[in-house]
This record gives sequence, structure tokens and C-alpha cells, in this order.
Amino acid sequence: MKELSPVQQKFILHWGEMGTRWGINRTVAQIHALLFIAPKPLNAEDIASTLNVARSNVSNSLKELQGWRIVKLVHVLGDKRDHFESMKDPWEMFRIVLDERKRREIDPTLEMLRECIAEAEKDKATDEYTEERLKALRDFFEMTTAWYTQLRKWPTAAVVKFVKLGDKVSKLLGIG
Amino acid sequence: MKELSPVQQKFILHWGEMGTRWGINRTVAQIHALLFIAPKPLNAEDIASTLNVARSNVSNSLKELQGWRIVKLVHVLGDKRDHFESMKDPWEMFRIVLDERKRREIDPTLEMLRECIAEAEKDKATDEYTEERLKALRDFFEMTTAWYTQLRKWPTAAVVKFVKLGDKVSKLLGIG
DNA sequence: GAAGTATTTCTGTGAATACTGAAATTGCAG
DNA sequence: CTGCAATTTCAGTATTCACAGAAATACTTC
Repeated sequence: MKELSPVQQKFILHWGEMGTRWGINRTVAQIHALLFIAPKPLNAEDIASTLNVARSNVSNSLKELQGWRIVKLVHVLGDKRDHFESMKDPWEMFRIVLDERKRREIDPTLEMLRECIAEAEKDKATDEYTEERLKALRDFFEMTTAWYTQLRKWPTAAVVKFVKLGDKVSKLLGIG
Repeated sequence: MKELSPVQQKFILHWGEMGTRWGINRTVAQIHALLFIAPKPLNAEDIASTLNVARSNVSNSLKELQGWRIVKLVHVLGDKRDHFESMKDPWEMFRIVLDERKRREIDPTLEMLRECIAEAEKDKATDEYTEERLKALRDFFEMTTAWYTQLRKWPTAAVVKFVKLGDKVSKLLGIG
């Protein structure tokens, strides 16, 4: 994995670009892409030279990716350097990312909404309409997160089965 | 809506912050938050003075929000200035945003993956493992987007019903 | 515990992004 | 048309973010 093939370059560049669209640092996303298609764990030096970024940048980015829990530090026999590998199963991987985003962003948002609603109730006069809208938002987040929490418990295979049902779900449940 | 109450400020600031986490400009997200809790359509001048940002900044941000199709230009009787209002139903609103993100980001990513896979197949030697991983990603995106496309057709009420079923879904479908 | 290697932290620089205020344009009303 | 108000565009500025390279720290191995 010293030199990237055109295909690999294309994928890594695109993934980096997508990262920025979703609030992920470009280099962080590129490193993730590289590790994702790497057949074996890579060390930081390999990553730095392959992507042409500074060693320190790689170090910080790897920390970030480990924080997202989709990249893990592993050791390779006969090599004392740290190596890193990405999760390989997209289903698992996105599940982890969703968990993490829920924890970091959705949960605090729900918390904020509840606080705002509580405060708005004390001052009905000025915040009546605000309160109504915030309640709608809160209900939305509560319902979707509760649903996700359930979905989260299903094994990957069940999720795949479920998704494969597609349109049939609404008919089977009689809610379409 | 000249002066914001503490509750409104709190909400708007938080929403702006969340925006940045998801790749949305902070001011854009704040304007959206303001419009979301505004009982009536606001004109650009109102928005600028309420949020203390430049008039031109508001103009551009509103364009952006209209691009996301969650803010619409409306006219108020007896006022020739443009006014703007946000979608109010969170379910609708997030559906629109998801549509838009699918169109802008997921669809092009799928396209890229298919191209990469096609190219990788020509050069099995160097890209064998890459090809395998990209296929796994492609399958993931294909399946989830196909599912979303189905879900997309359900009326909001059906989605709410579905989400309310929660854990029962897996039992009813016999896939848990 | 010393030497050498790997890793992280830190600080300054550069690039990208966001923002402002002025200028230009558009759209109406008289 | 003409003049005024609203809106957009543009160019310069500021702020934020990303990054490199040096310095410091932590690990290994002997």
C-alpha cells in the first residue's frame, strides 16, 4: 500500500470530500478511507507517506478516528510500531457512527430542548409559540431516538432482512 | 420578534452549533432556527437585526436555506419586502433535508462507488481487496437508499405510526 | 538506565471560510 | 421615466480551521 492505484485515489478523495460535507475533517476522512480499503493494518508512517500529510497530522487524525470508534489500534507481530485498522463491515460501521452522533449531538439537543421548554413554560407570555415549536421538535427527536434505540438492538442480519423487506413493511404492518 | 427571549437565544445558539457539526454554516442554521420559532414570516432586515449579522449575509444564507427547500419566500399583504418562513413540521422538515442530502451526497457517492468497482474489475491484480470493500459499501448504500425511497413514499402519519411501534416491528415481521 | 525509535504535543503559518460594507442591480410607484 | 426601497453582488477583511515541523515525551531494547 505504498502507491495508490487510480481507483483507490478516487475513492479516498471522494470519501474525504464527503467527510467535509458531514462535518468531518477531510484528512480524517481520507485516512479512514485508506484504512477501510487496506487489507492489513497500517502504521502512521505508511499513512503519512501514502497520503502526503505530516506525521503529526496523522497522529491527531487517528486519535479522532479512534474517538469515533471506527478505527482501532492493533499490533503486528514483529513490529513495535502501532498499527491501525478500520472496521470493515459497513453496517456495523455506520451503526457505530450513528451511536456516536446520537451521543454527541442528538442527546444534548434533546436535553437543550427539554430545558428550553421548561423555561418557556414559566414565561408563557413571550414564548408561547416558541414553546409549541420546541415541543414539536422534542417529540420528533424523542420518537426517532427511541426508535433508533430499538433498532440498535437488532443484530445486523435482522436489520439487513428488515431493509430488504422494503415496501412490504408498511403492508405487513398495515400502516401504509 | 425584535428582541429574543433567553429561551429563544438558547435554542438559536444551540441550533447554530449543531449546524456546524453537520456541515451547515452556523449563521445559516441560526437563521433557520429563528424562522422555525417565528410565528410569522420575517423579512431579511428583521433577521439581520435580530441576529446581529450583516444584511448581505442574511441574503446569502436565505438563498442557502431555500436551496435546502426548508425555507420559503412568501409575501405579506401590504408589505412589498420579501418575507421568509420555515417549514414547521419536524417530520416533513427532516424528510426534505434527508432527500436533499441523499441527492447531493449519497447518490453521487453511489455513482462513484460503481465507477470505482467497474475500474477495479479491469485491474484485479492491484485492486482486488479494494474492490471487495467497495462492493460492500455499495451494497450498503444501495440497500439503505432503496429502503429510504420506500419509506419516503409513506405519509407522515404512517411514519409516525411505524416509529411508535418501536420494538414491536421486529416481532411483527418475525426478524428480530 | 541509556540509546534509539516511535509517538504526541505545541506553536506558528497558511488556507479556507465566513462575514461585512459598499456598490451595483432590480423592482416598484408615482 | 425618475426616484426610492429592497435585494444582490462583489471585494476586501477577519476569523476559524487545518496543517507542518520542531520540540518534548514515551517506549523498547539491550
